[in-house]
Amino acid sequence: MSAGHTDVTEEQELVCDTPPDECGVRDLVDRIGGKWSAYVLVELAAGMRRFKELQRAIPGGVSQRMLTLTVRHLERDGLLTRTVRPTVPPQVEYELTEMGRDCTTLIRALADWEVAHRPAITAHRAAFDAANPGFTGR
Amino acid sequence: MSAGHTDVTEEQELVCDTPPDECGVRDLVDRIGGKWSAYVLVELAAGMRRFKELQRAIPGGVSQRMLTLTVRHLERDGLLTRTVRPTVPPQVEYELTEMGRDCTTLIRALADWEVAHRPAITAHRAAFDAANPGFTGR
DNA sequence: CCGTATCCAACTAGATACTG
DNA sequence: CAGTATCTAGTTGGATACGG
Repeated sequence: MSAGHTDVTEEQELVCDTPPDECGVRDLVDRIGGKWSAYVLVELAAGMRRFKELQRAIPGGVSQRMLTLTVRHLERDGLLTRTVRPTVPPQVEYELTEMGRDCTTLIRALADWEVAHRPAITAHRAAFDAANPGFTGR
Repeated sequence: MSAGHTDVTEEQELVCDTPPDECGVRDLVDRIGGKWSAYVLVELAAGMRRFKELQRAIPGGVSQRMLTLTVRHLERDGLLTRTVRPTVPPQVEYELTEMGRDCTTLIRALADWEVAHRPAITAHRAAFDAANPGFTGR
């Protein structure tokens, strides 16, 4: 670089180019950044699911409590609907809303990106770890 | 599972429609799901930044520690480069890699989605809160 | 200026037990 | 089956102080 860009003066103004005070990033991460939210959305993208089905579909195994909190949170934000059917035993079905499907498409794009670039990322990590043997906070 | 819903047979197969064991969602969230990663990437999308510039650009104010951890993590994954210039006082510049720019585009799409739908989300929340006065875990 | 180290507060997540 | 409640462990994040 050096020679090329020379006097930096303003560069690109030091703001992220989505203008307003908030880029939406913070809220976005707060909303679907939970450990399970993305999984629930992606699973629900395949169709309506009952509570237990959701729980069993998520890799790693989510506890009842966390799944409850997650779906409630998503329901509150209008990303999915919760339908209680007065059968016995009780049955509760979760389904994405229009907005939820919309959002899930984007999440899926990110997930697909991750899968595609995983080899490259793994390689970078190995190189970094080799170059920084004593790096704490990995 | 007595009378009502009987044998469900297969429904939609109970798997998320990205076939493999992992949808990439978990790793993705682990990677850029941190409180600051997305912000750093978006800010860096506007161009090279020095440490202090990054810190001041991020709304809410990130501590030195967290910013250090975040950029190190992103550097390790190959999403940005860290260049130390032996000047005095020291100067360290961060810049997105090709892969980082790629990823940031998708994050930006999600952030833009959030901004566009924020009114709807807010409305849903208000309705939900009104309907569930005693909801703990908001 | 750019970090690292230490300590501490807050939040997140799991296990378990109990209710409708 | 589908939660709720409680308690606890682990992790994340912030403040501060200090070193290169």
